[in-house]
Amino acid sequence: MLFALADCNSFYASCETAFKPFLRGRPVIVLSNNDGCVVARSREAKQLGIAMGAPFFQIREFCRANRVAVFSSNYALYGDMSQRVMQTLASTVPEIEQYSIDEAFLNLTGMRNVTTAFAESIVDRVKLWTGIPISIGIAPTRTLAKVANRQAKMDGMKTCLLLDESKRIDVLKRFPVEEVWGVGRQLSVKLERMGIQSAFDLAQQDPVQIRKRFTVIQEAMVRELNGETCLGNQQSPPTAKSIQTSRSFGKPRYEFDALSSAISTFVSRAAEKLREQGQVARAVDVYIRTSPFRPVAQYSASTVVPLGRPTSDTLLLTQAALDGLAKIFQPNYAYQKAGIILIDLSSAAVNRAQLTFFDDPEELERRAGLMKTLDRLNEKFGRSSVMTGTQLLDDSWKSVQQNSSPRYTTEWDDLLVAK
DNA sequence: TCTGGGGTCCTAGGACCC
DNA sequence: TCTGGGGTCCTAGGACCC
Repeated sequence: MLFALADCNSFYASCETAFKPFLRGRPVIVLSNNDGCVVARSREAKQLGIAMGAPFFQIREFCRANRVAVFSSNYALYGDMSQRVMQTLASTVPEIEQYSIDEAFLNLTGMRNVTTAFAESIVDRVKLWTGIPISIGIAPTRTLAKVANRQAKMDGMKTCLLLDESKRIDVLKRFPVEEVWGVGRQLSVKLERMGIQSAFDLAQQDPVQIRKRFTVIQEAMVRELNGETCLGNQQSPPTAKSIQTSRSFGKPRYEFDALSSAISTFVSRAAEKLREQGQVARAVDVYIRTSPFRPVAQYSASTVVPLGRPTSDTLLLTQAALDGLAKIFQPNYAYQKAGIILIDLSSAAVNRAQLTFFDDPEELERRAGLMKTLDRLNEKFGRSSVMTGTQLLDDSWKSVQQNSSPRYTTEWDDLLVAK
């Protein structure tokens, strides 16, 4: 087997600079929702020492002093740019597996002439067609392709190929174990306690022993580092197993109405996605919590509300979620975040075919028609043109973004103007 | 007084990823 | 004043059954 991992460099920050050439060479960062913390940094911002996940309020002054360009996140732009990058990658090889918004594995198995020049030609094409810089790592397993990709970035190179044994060993010996795909904070502490410091140390372990001590995931990791393919296709499944919508609030909220409004809004959005996928949910998980960062009385709770029959009906899902909220809500807490997860998803078509004695087919048909109309109106006139009444109860939970860039590629009004 | 063994299913929580 | 959001997978442990 042979895989390439193509990974965009500082993706969100690169999307911003693609449309603002004057920012090239300057530090650029992108903030999370609510302008809460740093989620993307250009190379220059990393060199300044700005950490991933740093709370923005702690570095605001530092950014001003160092002329860091700061952006709120603009997912309409990033999602669209991602599609362009993926389409370009797909034009270079027969099979790609999109793994995340900014990464894809290219299956090179059986291809001849896999050389540095070939890899660089892909990097150059993506840069030319989309303006986004990427790096490519190539190796016999996906885990090693990840290593190669990271190595390319650390060396400041466009590409890194791990095709022969001596190169593999050489790179793994210099590669810190905590950088390996699948090794997080907890695991790296345990591994280091066992004297495992480099990726090479990990690769030297007996997979069976590793499985006993940890799990099958870590066993696969060891095998993959040795060139044995264990991980299957990493294509994000076309239909999700759960759909989640959650937000931190702009400011803490105490009122039941504000939480109701937030929960209703989240259900509406998630139900839209559910219908897009042609799925129905059998239950909805509702949760609320206070901020763990604040010195206030802490409370967090969640509950799973089963639906009578699986559905994608916004109104039924909203009612279920609000019932759940009523069950877990406690007064006098400073709630900071809420969310819902649609779970136990299955195909709507299959469910339609399985009516029970108590279902009224005409009523189900009528409600499905209502949802179709709702989706069409919102598509035509903009998201949330039509919404449920509870969404409007009290929208004081909504967050604020102060550094948004225009949606250059998805809104006519925001199109870039050349002079 | 003595109190098995094996299987399945479900859920909560942890860990990890980007 | 101010600390993101959306996923997946795995395990342990309890409930339940025979």
